[in-house]
This record gives sequence, C-alpha cells and structure tokens, in this order.
Amino acid sequence: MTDPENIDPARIRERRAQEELNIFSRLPAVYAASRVQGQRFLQFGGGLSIVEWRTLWDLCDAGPMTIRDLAAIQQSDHSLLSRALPEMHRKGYVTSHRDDRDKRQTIVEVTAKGRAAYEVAAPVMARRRAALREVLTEDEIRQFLALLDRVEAFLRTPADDLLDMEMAK
Amino acid sequence: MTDPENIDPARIRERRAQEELNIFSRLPAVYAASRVQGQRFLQFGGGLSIVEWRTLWDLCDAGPMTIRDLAAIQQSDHSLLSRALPEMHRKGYVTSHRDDRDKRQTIVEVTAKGRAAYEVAAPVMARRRAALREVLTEDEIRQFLALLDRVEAFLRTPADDLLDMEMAK
DNA sequence: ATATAATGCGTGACAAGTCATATAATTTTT
DNA sequence: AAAAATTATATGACTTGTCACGCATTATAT
Repeated sequence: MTDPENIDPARIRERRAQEELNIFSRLPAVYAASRVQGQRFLQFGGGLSIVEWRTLWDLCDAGPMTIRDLAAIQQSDHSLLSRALPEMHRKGYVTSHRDDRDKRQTIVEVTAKGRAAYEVAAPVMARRRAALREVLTEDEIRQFLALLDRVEAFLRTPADDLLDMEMAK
Repeated sequence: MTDPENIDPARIRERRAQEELNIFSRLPAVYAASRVQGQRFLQFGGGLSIVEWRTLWDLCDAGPMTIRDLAAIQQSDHSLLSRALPEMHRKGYVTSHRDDRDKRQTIVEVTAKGRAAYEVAAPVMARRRAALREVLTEDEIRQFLALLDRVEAFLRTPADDLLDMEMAK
C-alpha cells in the first residue's frame, strides 16, 4: 500500500462492458428483472406473490396434485411450497389433505376463492406473455429456449465433473 | 367442491411440458442453477461468496472504485455491497475510505490479501468459463447474448407501459 | 445566498431461492 | 417379518436479490 491508486473511469467502463459479455454475470440481473416485473404485473392482477401465482396456475390448469408435483412443475425446492401453502390455506385459496393411499403425501386442491384469484391474475399475466411475443418472434423464442436448454444443461453439470474434465486434457 | 377431483398424472406432465416453453418460468430455475454451480466452483476456489468473488474481481481488474461503481458493474443494488463490505473488510480483503473530494462516496480498494484470495479463485472460475465455451461455440454465445439483451430490455419495460400498450390496441 | 433537488450510502423489511436435517410413512432387502 | 433404504414433507439457517426510507453531502435554481 504505497500511493493509493486513483479511480480510473475508463478501466471501470471497460470492466463493465466486459461483464456484459459474461453469461454468468448477466443471468442474475436478467432473472432479477424478470422477478421484479412479474411482481409488478401481479400487483395489477390482485396482489398475489409469485409463488402463489405459480401454484394457483398449476392447480387450476392441471387439477389437484401433491407438493412434490408442484415443486417439479415449478422446478423449485419443495420447501418454498411448504412455506407458502399455510398462508394460501389461511387466505382460503387452497385446501389440502393427506393422501389416503400414501399418508406421506399432501394433496393440494384449489378452492373457488383460489380459482377466482387466479382468474383475476391470469389475463394480466397472459398480456405479459403476449407483450413478449410482440418483441420476440415465435422463432426467436424457440431459438432462445433451445440455447437456454443447453446453458441449463451445462449449469446442472456438477462442478467437480467440469473441473475433472479440464484437468484430464 | 363436490367430489374431490382426482390427481391426473397426464395433465400434470402436460403442464410441466408447457411450463418448459415459458421463458418466465425457465429463468428462475436457470439462474438458480447458475448460482449454485457458481457457489460450488467458489468452494473449490477458496470459499468466497458470490458477492465477494465479484467484488474482488472488479477491484483487481479495474482498480479502486466507489460502492456505486461496483453496484453498476454487478448490475445489482448497492445495498448488497453495503452489507458485504464490512465482512470483507474484517477478513482483510479490502480497505475503504471516504473520498476527500466528495464525502458522500466511499472508495474501496483491494488489499494484498484480497488479491491473493482473488488469485486462488480466478483460475477455477476461468475454467468454468472455458468449460462453457466447450459446450457452446463463440457464435452461439453471441447469439444467446443478443437474445438475452432483447429479453432483458423487455423485462426492464415497466409493467404499466406494457399493459397500456396492450390496452391501446 | 439560500432553498430545493439530487446523490451516495446504510439499514430494515421482505421475497425467492438453496441446503441440511429431522420425522413419519412406505418400499425394498435380506 | 425385521432391518435398511427411500420418499414426502416440514423447518431452521443461509445467500442473493429487491425496495423504501433516512441522513449526510453535493449540485442546482431562483
């Protein structure tokens, strides 16, 4: 620590530009933007949380199912649902009961009130998807999804495997 | 609520398949996978947290800067850094001091110890990026980034604007 | 010159994720 | 049939991210 180096705006700008080309740096920001926008839309659609919206959508669309099914569809940890469901229950959006055949499972069902909440949010969220299709063509969306599949496959490869692979060369 | 509807595995599978084509549903899972993989790599690279890694990388690469600069590069809220920096300070990775010319700003600088931690993590993280380039060609990465730019631009459009736009048609 | 606005940062409160671990119920082994 | 493994869920602890608000400090207007 001799002379405190000075701030160099040009280097900082350069670093910023570089990070914009780094997929790993972009994903957090893109996801955060998506989450915030989703929350805003949901505000207009009755004030559901994201987890609540996803859950009502799944239940209204595919009928009753277990917590595990919900987590699988939402590609998220079941604990998110374990925590969200009591509140949804309290709000009267869902009912749940233990499965008779397999008493480990909890079967979740949407109520009339839950379906009503879904029906307020659904058109707003549908407009969101429609708006995206005005910005990206069907084909571009397909392209994006195809690349996303491959990026996701990479991201789900365990770190050890990737490091070993590199070492082996 | 007459007869409790039964679970229909086919409908659930269908719902799942449908959600795989929904960009808004995919992003959380893809980002989560990225975060977890990043954390695993960092475990191999000395045990930094993601925020710590990003911050050390920025400082080592572009020299001292303010908290605001760091947040801008990382495209995240300054509060994340406000919270992470005291711990990094305690660990001896960074020093910080108020700017003399503008006493609102805090200038953050990396220490020798911080640079050492960076140098342990950097090759591991470089291998991660190299591994991605083995799965996606340069051109595919460019394509993905180009689409990501447009998706992000969409996601940053305020919900009101998008809803108004739809109404106006 | 002084009131007003904007900026930088810290902090509290929250959402959405993860993982690890515990418990009860079911399956599989032996 | 009893022991061992697996599965479904709940829960605690943690990280990454957001927003809103308050307090200094700086910049802008009148």
